Amino acid sequence: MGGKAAAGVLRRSGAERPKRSSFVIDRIIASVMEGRLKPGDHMPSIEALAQQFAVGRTSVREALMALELVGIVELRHGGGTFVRADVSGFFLKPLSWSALLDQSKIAALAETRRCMESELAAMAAQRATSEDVREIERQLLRMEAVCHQPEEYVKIDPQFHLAVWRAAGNEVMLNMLTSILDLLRRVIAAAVSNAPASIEAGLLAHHQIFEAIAGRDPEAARFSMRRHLDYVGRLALPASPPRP
Amino acid sequence: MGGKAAAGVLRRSGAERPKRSSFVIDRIIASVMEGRLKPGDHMPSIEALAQQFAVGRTSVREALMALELVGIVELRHGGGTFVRADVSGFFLKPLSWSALLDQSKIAALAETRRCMESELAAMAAQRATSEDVREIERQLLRMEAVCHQPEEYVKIDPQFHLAVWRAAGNEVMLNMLTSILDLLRRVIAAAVSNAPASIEAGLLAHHQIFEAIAGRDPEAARFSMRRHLDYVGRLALPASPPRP
DNA sequence: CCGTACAAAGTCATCTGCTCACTTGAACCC
DNA sequence: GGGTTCAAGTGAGCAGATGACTTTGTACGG
Repeated sequence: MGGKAAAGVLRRSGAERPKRSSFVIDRIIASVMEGRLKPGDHMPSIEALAQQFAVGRTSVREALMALELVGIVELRHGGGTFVRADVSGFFLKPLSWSALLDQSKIAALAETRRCMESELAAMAAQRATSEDVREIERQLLRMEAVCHQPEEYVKIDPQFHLAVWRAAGNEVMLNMLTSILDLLRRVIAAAVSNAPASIEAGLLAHHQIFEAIAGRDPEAARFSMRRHLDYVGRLALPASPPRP
Repeated sequence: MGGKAAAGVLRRSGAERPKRSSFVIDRIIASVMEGRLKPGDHMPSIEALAQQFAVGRTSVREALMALELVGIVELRHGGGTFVRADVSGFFLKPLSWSALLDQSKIAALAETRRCMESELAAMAAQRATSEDVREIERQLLRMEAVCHQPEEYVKIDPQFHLAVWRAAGNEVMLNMLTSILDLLRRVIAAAVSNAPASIEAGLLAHHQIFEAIAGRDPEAARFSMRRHLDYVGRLALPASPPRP
């Protein structure tokens, strides 16, 4: 019984089994809420936190990794731990894991994108600043410039959409869509390579979307975005049975 | 194709630095995908996995905890590790850290919910099975039954929406919304307690939503759902400046 | 005086051995 | 047989050591 570890100091007879890391998570979140830790801050080292909370490094590490998974903190190898408070980025990795587990989710992901993005287009039409509109137009011009180079086009297309999302001014949806788009990238490339001619159609569609946003017409923006995505979706996924 | 892992742990020349736990996560997910591990299975002990993957227990443990957080596996203290029967969708373990959300992020989340849910209502109107419709109606009746008990009402209201989401048949959006709803729960409660009279209005709105879905009218479903959420949103968040 | 190269300190990443707490199942007693 | 007890198995957690990477401070050369 005489080990060196001080583990098990708390022995309660009753029902008490909240994991150590949960406790640490709560404390860290409390620190963020109370402003002791601000986004961007360099937080204390794992060692220091372990001492501060009177737990082992293991528990602190588990807590930090959980918080990193959800996007609240960032651990940099050798650099320290930083607060992100970027709750909008939660469940990005989980999403990609489960997508891996079930390829059939790709269709659902594409549909999710369609739903969110058409709404964002409408929101952008209402809220875009003139700066936002300029940025969207800039991407549109870039696309036109490379419309005969599929590889380049495929790179810039997402930039256009990204500009629209930003203009909508909802960071949560921006992050969700960004992660979804990451997962869909291969599908998008497939759509273009399946039908190179679709670039022209895409260009036209993007033009309509831009005009709608610049003209502050939410309904038109929603409609043209939805039609565009429906079109692209059909190209990439010939058959899409959303309900098994 | 076992790949029994060469012991070569030290690699200094290459730019090879993906985290050990990520590697383990990938391997475990692959095992599930290939059917070597089936839902409900009792997986090998941490020790055994560590040996199998030629990594330390630490890395295996981190991987398993991440997978548990996402709901892919379940760790039972003293009992072993199990593949969860329900790997169909990612889900964020109920997290108490939702408190971290500040007002502006709550607004963004609520807006996200509004966008997704109105689309889901339309999808539900198109795809709901008669079983789905019955379930929605059942929840509606339950709500009516408790419309004079705010505490009960607040519990059942989400059930109604959940039934609609399920009927829409998009698991990705279902899971996203479920996570968001967890974060928004307090807002919902606030809306009801701020304006108890809103229960009647809510009941009416839910009725309209149900009628639209049962009547296979996507546009009406979208519209009534959106109006309902706009209303609730205003109750909970008096002032909502979406663009800072 | 400024910028670069190098050294040192700080920190995360990971392995390892150990102890405690909990679960499970089988031996055991009534 | 039914309930109890006990031991093996396994996760939870701690602490020390080592490796790798980042940051920072300092000395050197221009």
